[in-house]
Amino acid sequence: MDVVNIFLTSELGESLDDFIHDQRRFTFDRLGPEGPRRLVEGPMWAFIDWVMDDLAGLEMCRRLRADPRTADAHVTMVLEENDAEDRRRALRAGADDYVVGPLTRTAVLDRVLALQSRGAERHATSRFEAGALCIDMAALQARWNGEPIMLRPNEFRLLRFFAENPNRVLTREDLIGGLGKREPPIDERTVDVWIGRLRRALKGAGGGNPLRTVRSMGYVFDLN
Amino acid sequence: MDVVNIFLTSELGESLDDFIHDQRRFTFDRLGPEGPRRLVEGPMWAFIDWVMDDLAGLEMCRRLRADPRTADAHVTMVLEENDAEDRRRALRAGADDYVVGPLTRTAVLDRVLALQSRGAERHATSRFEAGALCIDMAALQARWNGEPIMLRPNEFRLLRFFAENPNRVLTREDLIGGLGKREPPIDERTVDVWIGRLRRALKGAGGGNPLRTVRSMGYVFDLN
DNA sequence: CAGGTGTGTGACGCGTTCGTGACGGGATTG
DNA sequence: CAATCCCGTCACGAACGCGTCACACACCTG
Repeated sequence: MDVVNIFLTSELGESLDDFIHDQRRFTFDRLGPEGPRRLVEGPMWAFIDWVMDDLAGLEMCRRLRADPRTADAHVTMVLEENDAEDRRRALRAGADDYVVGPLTRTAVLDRVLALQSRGAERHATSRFEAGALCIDMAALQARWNGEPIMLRPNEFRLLRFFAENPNRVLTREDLIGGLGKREPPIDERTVDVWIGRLRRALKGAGGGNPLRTVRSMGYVFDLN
Repeated sequence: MDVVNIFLTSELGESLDDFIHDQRRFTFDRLGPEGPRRLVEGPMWAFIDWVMDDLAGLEMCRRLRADPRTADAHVTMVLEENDAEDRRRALRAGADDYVVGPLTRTAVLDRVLALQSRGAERHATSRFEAGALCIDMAALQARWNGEPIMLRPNEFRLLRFFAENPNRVLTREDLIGGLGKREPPIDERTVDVWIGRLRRALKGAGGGNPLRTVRSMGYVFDLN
């Protein structure tokens, strides 16, 4: 398992020393005004306090997004209350997710593990690039050499999941799970149709065919 | 002559006490994180520092614009240098004008008096451009290739909100909130009608259709 | 080559979502 | 106070997305 970087802003960081330091799996650091720095290679998860009547939380979120070293972090805003306006502003500032706080240390860990297992369903301003392919999470649009690719929602989710797990055989079960379709149970053969439709959409936009079939196993998103 | 409210952010406000307090003509106040408040009735002029590597100035500008009590203020961004990108971002955040600082106190007064004497030219530089589309905040008018687009107030607000948040999916909830219609609760389907009316207005003016539907998600203002 | 397994894809149908004309009430204007 | 404008809601038809099926084809094995 990858080592995971978890960053916390001041209030959550107060109890930072209470966290269980399992060095094989987690590193912890405070998010301070001096800006973020990633301790080790690996996914980065940031929890940022929403501070009432002070936009420091939003500001911190924007800075994470603006810094290329941390732009890919998964940012969770910790809101004080479940206010629609606050949620909106948090997501607009580039947060991937929000949760109503305060969070205990176990809640933070639980959340990271849950997000990890889900493959971190992100829906904010992050942008993923892989060669000629560019996936804009905010606009929910993919581009090939800058040319927009018309994708239906399911095709976009599929492509995104592939892009998040490149060079790795994904079984039909993986794909069904990765797209969050457990109920009602989906026929595995349906995945074949998803693939076909995605391939057609990519070809129609002049894109190549990065999706390779691995017979009796699944599919691979070939990068490089 | 009306009494004039002048607001300054921290750096300029440092020397606030040195300003000549002519109570018949001016009131002064700092723009603080607690948000703006208008001291007396009358035109309001705000000078907001652009802070390098920190978007607090833009955020302040957006808050002024978002608050109905101060949405009509004349906002001047005080830039550190004459950078095109900064100018663009300032105007996009809702600024009416910009000037390269730092400003002395007499410069601020001179500028207010000058702007006042020009009267109608308020908001002169308040325009947002996106390709062929040009939105004039002051005249509440949008143009396509210079050709005026007849928009009703609600349509203009909608277009403006889209232009402020290009290339990202805006949910119907976002749009309702962005247009400040919280009470009474608006049926989300109403947004569809807004979109339809705005699209028709844009097409009628020869404009393209920059509004893309993202099924089951919302709408995107596609820029480029 | 025959038999078996696995994959690609056109077609179909159902449920969801969207676009829009129509209507009515409230605000605005003259 | 009448005329006009603006806008929120409704309802209906159209468009769309997607899961499934069926069949053709590809690949492997002996």
